[in-house]
Amino acid sequence: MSVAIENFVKAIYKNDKNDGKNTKPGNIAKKLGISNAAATDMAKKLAIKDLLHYEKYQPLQLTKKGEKMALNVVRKHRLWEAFLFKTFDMSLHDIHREAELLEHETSDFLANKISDHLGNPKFDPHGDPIPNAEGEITTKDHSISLSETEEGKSYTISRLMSDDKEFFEFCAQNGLRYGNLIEVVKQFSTNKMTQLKINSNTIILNKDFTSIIYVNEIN
Amino acid sequence: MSVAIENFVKAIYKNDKNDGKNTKPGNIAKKLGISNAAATDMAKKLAIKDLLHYEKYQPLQLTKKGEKMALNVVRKHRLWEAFLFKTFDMSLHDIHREAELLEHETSDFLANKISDHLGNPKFDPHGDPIPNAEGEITTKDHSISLSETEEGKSYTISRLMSDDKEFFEFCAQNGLRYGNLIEVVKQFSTNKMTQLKINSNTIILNKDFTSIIYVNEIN
DNA sequence: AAATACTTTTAAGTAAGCTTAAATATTAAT
DNA sequence: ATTAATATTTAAGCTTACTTAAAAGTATTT
Repeated sequence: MSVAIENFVKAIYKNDKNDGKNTKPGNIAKKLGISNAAATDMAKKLAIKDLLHYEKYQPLQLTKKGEKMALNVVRKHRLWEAFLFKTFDMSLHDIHREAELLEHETSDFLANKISDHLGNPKFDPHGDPIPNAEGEITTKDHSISLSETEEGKSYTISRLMSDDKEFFEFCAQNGLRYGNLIEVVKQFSTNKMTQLKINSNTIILNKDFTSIIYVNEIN
Repeated sequence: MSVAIENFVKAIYKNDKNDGKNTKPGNIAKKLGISNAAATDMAKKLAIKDLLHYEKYQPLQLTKKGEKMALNVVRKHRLWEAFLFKTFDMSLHDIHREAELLEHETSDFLANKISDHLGNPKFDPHGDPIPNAEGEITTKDHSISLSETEEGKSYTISRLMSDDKEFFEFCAQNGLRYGNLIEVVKQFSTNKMTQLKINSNTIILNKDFTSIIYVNEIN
């Protein structure tokens, strides 16, 4: 299957995990940087290949086969991220950019080699789960966004949900890294801001950031 | 530039290093598995992009720009081979197959990271020289083929010039590996065969193999 | 040197993956 | 419930990278 097709099913898969039933051609088109017409066109073609269900004006839905393909691409993406992060100490933004290209040219054989070499990790450096070779995500995520945390409690960072370079740079500079410990000092309910302590430094984040940083409470 | 273009200039570059002036469209077409017509077509297009000189019925010749592109792709290919060989202990055949895909989706940034990580090696596991970041090959190769070696002398293996899986499997099984030591016992002039000793084992190779295995004499 | 074989080139056509513009349907707003 | 705004679809067209078939040129053989 082509790069265009892999990216298309991947975009649908990712959209489904977030916006739920808003998976219409226009949405996917925007994410892929193509025209709405091109997305509709592609959707029809992929329906013929049994990768998704297509009905005029209805949300796009991946078939089992389509979801499997998406998960296979996601697996390769996240394995590359984990590998590049560990091996070359590259930034979160850089690993994403490189993985975006490499994911389409990686055989299952090589993907398994990478996974083995890393000890079959369950999460990538963003905290995103890595599907196994069968295209399954077996880990359960109970993490909550920073905006939902409670004052006085401590958490570990479990996920940095973004593609944005500036966000990643900010995270790197402030110790906001997968696995790191933080303490929530104060929730500013009117301004939707969160004050937290990390490595004895205090930072205040607004909703833009607290809604894409996920954490697990420490018991 | 597209994968098709990168492979085209790479094929010309490689052909020039071997068959000299036999770099006609038909030749390149055969190596790439496309029709002669497609190769002629592509040659014309690449001439417009100043990647090669094209004159009807004449051999194809890369421009400086075209050669630079070819060397950049070759660099990435050989860096990947060296990296995969070392990191995952993959076979010579496997690393070639994977590198063939990855070479086109590797940024200069990542290529440099890989090179640094390996200590900027000058040769890949086949013994092929790795161009530097500027697209230059500074190493000089004085090696000779096994068929040209002399009885009683010892050599180290410097190059395994092939893309063939079975050849590589044979090499792996018999210790014919880049850098390894061998002793030439006898040259069978009528049968064009070579008898050699490696790790105290004796093997006899015919011309098919001795002409693609290159060695350096030990002084 | 002519005839034959082989290559290269031209021409016409195809599939993938896009584009823009217009038509049609859906959704949101009054 | 209309109207207005927005999204989707259709239609026509483009580029890239191929294909096959025929025409034109080059190389080889006798």
